[in-house]
Amino acid sequence: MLRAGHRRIERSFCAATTVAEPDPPHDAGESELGILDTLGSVVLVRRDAALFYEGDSADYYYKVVSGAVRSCKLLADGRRHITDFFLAGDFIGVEALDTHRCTAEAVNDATVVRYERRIIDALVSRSPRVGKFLLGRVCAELSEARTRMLLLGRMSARERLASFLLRIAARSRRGDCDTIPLPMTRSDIGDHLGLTTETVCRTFTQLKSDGLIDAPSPHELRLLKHQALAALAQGG
Amino acid sequence: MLRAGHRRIERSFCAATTVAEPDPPHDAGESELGILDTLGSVVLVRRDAALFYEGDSADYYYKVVSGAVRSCKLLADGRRHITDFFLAGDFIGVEALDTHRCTAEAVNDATVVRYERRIIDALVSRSPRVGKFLLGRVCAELSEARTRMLLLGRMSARERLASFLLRIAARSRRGDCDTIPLPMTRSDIGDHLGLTTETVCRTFTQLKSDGLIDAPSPHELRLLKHQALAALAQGG
DNA sequence: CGTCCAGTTGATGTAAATCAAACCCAGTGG
DNA sequence: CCACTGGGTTTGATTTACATCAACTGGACG
Repeated sequence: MLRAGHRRIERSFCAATTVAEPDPPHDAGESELGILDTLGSVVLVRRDAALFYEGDSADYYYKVVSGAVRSCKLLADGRRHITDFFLAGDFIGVEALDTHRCTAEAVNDATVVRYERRIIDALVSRSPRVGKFLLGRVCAELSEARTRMLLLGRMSARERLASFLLRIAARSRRGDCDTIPLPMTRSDIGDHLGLTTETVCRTFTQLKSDGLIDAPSPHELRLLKHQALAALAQGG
Repeated sequence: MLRAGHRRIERSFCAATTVAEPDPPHDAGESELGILDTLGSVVLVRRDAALFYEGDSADYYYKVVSGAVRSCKLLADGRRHITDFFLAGDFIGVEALDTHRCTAEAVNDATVVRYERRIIDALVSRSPRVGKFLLGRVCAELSEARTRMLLLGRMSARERLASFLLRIAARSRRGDCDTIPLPMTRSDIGDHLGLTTETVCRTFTQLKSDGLIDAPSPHELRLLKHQALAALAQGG
């Protein structure tokens, strides 16, 4: 058969996670829920190490502090789809019922805060505020997921990449600098957008030569024509 | 450009919905929440009429009683993606925040129960049970959505159709008969699976001639080799 | 009986996949 | 300090699954 992603991908050793100090930093104000910040423990995850695997019982929620995490699903023959990337500030695993339905791996060396699920769930039972917050997160993710389904089902490679780059840029607002870090590999991007590494590459160079973006290095991005990119991402 | 779904799709008249008796039938036991059954009003929706449009403020939740409903998103140039089909018993719009992010239309003449959102939301604030039920629904939908993202991003037409048919069959368990009704058109299926009408058609005949399914009419389906279909759907 | 529309089948075109080969670092070790 | 290595990236040639274009079928309906 002729189809994407026939690389074979195996479980890497899970041992690369190590628990550090139990008292996390307070990034007050940003989170709806100051309480949460007192409940987690900081975990370091090395590049390509897993936070959890598909099928694992969902005992923890996570929040990214630094670095990037990808959540992905695999087919038996090795085809992979990355459902989403998580950057600093993003929550992971909130949507889990009893078991995780995706594997979560670090894109690069990352630090995350880990929350015991039973504690959070207990909190939810008492505080409708926390419950609403979680529900809101999940609803937002579902909405994103549907937008991405439209993308995967109906958009061209150009449109997909434009959409992706805009989303990443919007989410990794460093504010100061307009050069955006792009921690994931071309193959990660491909597996996220339903394309091959090669097609992602070609589309990058195409967007570059059309003057829509600039990429000083493979992991740095600069958006030059925001308007044109947005039009592409809308399917224009 | 050469891409899918360049049919032009316009807003049909919304007027085809009519409110009927305010007292809905009790299908007791099936729902976690007997209370809900006393709160909705039954609405009849004609084929292709909309329950709501993308962008409408989300004032109601819905549950399908009979018939089928599709929820879809449109691109400016008419490309369409059907995010999901809803059959008898399914809830619609539970994931909405303030506005609906998809349009919901009847696939065929359908009856749905309509719940006032503010009433349900008030209920959620008081009863954690109801809240958990809603959260569970949304999480399950998100999980489904991700599975479908894998499908759209990485699977062949054969695999997509096999997966779709199995899912529909599992959900429309009439129990008695093994011929499953398929209310949607080939074009609906195409827009759901990221394929064209023609490809859906060809894939149907292909699965038929391979003896995996039988289709006495375009809107009736019989699964012959469940195993083989499941293998396909798993990407085997 | 014509019109219409969903479905089907065939011929042809093309975007993106596959196959293949450089290239470009960042490490590593002699 | 430089050769060697290996993973990610890039570019080119070729193939292919599916889209597009086009024509025909058959049932529903006035």
